[in-house]
Amino acid sequence: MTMVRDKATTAGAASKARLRLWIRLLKAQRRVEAELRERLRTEYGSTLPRFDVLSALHRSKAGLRMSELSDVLMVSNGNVTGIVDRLVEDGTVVREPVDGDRRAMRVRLTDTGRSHFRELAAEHEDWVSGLFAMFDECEAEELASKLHAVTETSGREGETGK
Amino acid sequence: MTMVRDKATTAGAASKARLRLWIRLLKAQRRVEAELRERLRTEYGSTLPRFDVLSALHRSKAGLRMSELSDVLMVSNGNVTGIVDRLVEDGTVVREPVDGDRRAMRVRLTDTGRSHFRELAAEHEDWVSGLFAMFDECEAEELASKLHAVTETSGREGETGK
DNA sequence: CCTGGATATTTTAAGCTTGAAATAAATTTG
DNA sequence: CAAATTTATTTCAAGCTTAAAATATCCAGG
Repeated sequence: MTMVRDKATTAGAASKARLRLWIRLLKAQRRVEAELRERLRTEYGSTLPRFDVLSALHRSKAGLRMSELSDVLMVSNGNVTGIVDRLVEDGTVVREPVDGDRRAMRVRLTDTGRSHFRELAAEHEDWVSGLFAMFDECEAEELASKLHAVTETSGREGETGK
Repeated sequence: MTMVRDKATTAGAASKARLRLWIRLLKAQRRVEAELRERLRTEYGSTLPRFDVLSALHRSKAGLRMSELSDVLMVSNGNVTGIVDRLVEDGTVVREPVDGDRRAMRVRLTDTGRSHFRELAAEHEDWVSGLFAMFDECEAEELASKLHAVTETSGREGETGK
C-alpha cells in the first residue's frame, strides 16, 4: 500500500519541518550567544552589544553616524544612543560633529578603543571557532551560504497560507 | 604554481569560515525574530517571550514549575518571574502551589490562555513557514539536523586555539 | 530535634531593546 | 523666503534580560 500525501498534508509537513528548523536555529543562536556573553563578561567586563558596536566601527575607517550604526546592527536608533553613551563614558569611542550637517553625529573608535577591540576580536574569533568546531571549513561555508537565503529573501513572498 | 596552505593557515581559514557562519546565523535569527515580534505585537498585542512561555506550558499538560520553565526556555529564573507576572495579570496563566513543596510554584494555562495560544500557534507556524519558504521539507530537515550539533556538542571540546 | 547546606523562587540593580514622541536641523515647495 | 515635510538623533515608558543577593523552605547528619 503506497503512501500518498495530498497537497495540504505535504504543505503541513513542510511547515512543521520549517518550524523545527526555526526552533533549532534559535536554540543554536542562544547557546552560542550565551557562551560569548559569559566570556565577554567574565574575561573583559564587556557585553555583546558593546562588542557589536565596536566591531561595526572597526570595519569602517572613518567612523559611522548613529543612524548608519543602527542600520548595520539592525537595532533601533534609541538603542544605539544608550550603548554609545556608555562606550563614550569609558573612552573607547568618541562622538564628533559632522560638518555640513548639524543634526548628525559621527562615532569613531579612539586609539585605546581600537587596540582594545583588536584584542577582543581575536579572542572572539577563537571562541566562535571553538563553538562551531563540529563544522569543517567546507561545511561551515555551505551552511552560511544556505542561511544567507533567509536574510536575502524579500519580505512577504513565499507565504504559505498552510 | 600549486597553492599549498600550512596547518596554521588552514585552521585560520576554517576559523574565518565559522565566524562568517556565526554572523549569518545571527543575522537570519534576527531577521526572523524581528518579523515574528512585529506580527505578534501588531496583530495580537503580544510578545515573543510571552509566546515562548505559553508554548512551553502548552506542551506540558500538567503545567511547569518556575525553574522548569526557566530550564526549558534557557532564560534566567528572575526573568521568568516577570513574564509570568504579566501573564497572570491578563489571565492567560495561573500560579498554583505545589503540594508537598511550599517553595515551588506550578504555572498552568487557563482555559482562556489555552485557546488563546492555539490561535497564536497556528498563525505563528504559518509565519515561520513563510519566512523559511526558500527551504523545502527535505532541506529544512537537513539544516535542522546540522544545527542540532551546535546545541548537543558538549561545552569546551574542539577548542581551536587558532 | 536542630543545624547546615541545598533548592525554589523573588527581588534588585544595571543594562539592553523597542516603538513612539519630542527636538532640532535640513530640504522641498508654494 | 516661509511653511511644510523629511531626516538625524535623543528621550521616554514599558518590557526583557542577566547575575547576584535575599527569602523561604526542604532535607540530611549529628
